[in-house]
Amino acid sequence: MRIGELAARAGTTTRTLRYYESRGLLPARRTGNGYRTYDEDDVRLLEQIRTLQDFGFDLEETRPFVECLRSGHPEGDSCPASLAVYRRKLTELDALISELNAVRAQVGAQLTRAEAALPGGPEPRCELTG
Amino acid sequence: MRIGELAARAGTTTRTLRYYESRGLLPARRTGNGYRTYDEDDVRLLEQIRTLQDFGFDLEETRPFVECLRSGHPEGDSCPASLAVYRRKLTELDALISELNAVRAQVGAQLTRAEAALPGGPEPRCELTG
DNA sequence: CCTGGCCTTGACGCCCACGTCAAGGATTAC
DNA sequence: GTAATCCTTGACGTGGGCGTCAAGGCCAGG
Repeated sequence: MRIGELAARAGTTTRTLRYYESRGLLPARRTGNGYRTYDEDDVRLLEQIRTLQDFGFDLEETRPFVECLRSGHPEGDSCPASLAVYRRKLTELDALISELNAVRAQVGAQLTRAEAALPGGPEPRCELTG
Repeated sequence: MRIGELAARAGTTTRTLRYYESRGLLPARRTGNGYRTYDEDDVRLLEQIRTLQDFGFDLEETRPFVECLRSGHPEGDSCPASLAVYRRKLTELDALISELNAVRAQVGAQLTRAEAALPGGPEPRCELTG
């Protein structure tokens, strides 16, 4: 299939596929007239990349998965290098999540404090007025 | 004080202060020779901006806080517009955090599944081998 | 033959909060 | 006088993953 069809099947754009190719992630064969040609394996590679991208992985982080698939493994994460990326990502996610939770707590506390100091007077959140 | 001293006191750079000025957030008076001049009020404005930036607020989102301070309020969040930003931010944070938690769960599940399928054989996480 | 729809490469734009460099003016210390 | 250290404006660079032209080639239908 050609680039437009692959893009449509993956729900992305031709620009994205050319970008992946420029990064060496998704090289394409060429027909006589210079058009890019892809097969079903490429669909799987692209799906793998897109899935990880949706998870927030950097493009570079998808490379081990792609190479794993290309080397014949049934799944992109059937290789140690892919698992290493998973683990690193989990660590990053945990750090980010806890940081965001801390920020959330701070902002929430600030809001509560500021609301209590408003000219409209503190508005009680529950019925502890008695 | 001049721009270098203010930057140092806020733990930031002169470039940052000029950037804030270009955005209309932190305008500066000028001395005869064209140097920017700041006072203690500007220190407070800058601290407010920096605090919110550290929380991950966009520069534009700090504007209500700055204007609140500049209009004479003791705190940047003593104004309704600031509270609205707080609330919006909390909503954003909650959405982001829950999204990240979902991703974390997915990645964790993928890791567990992939580990169990490795050629090295599934490595039990706890002692349920008996 | 012509139109329309696919494809090609190349290159600039975007976002955001600055970093960094360049060329030069002002002030202070010695 | 001159060196060091501040300051000024202007303008380009950064990162990531593309979007969006622009100019043109290839091919099918009518």
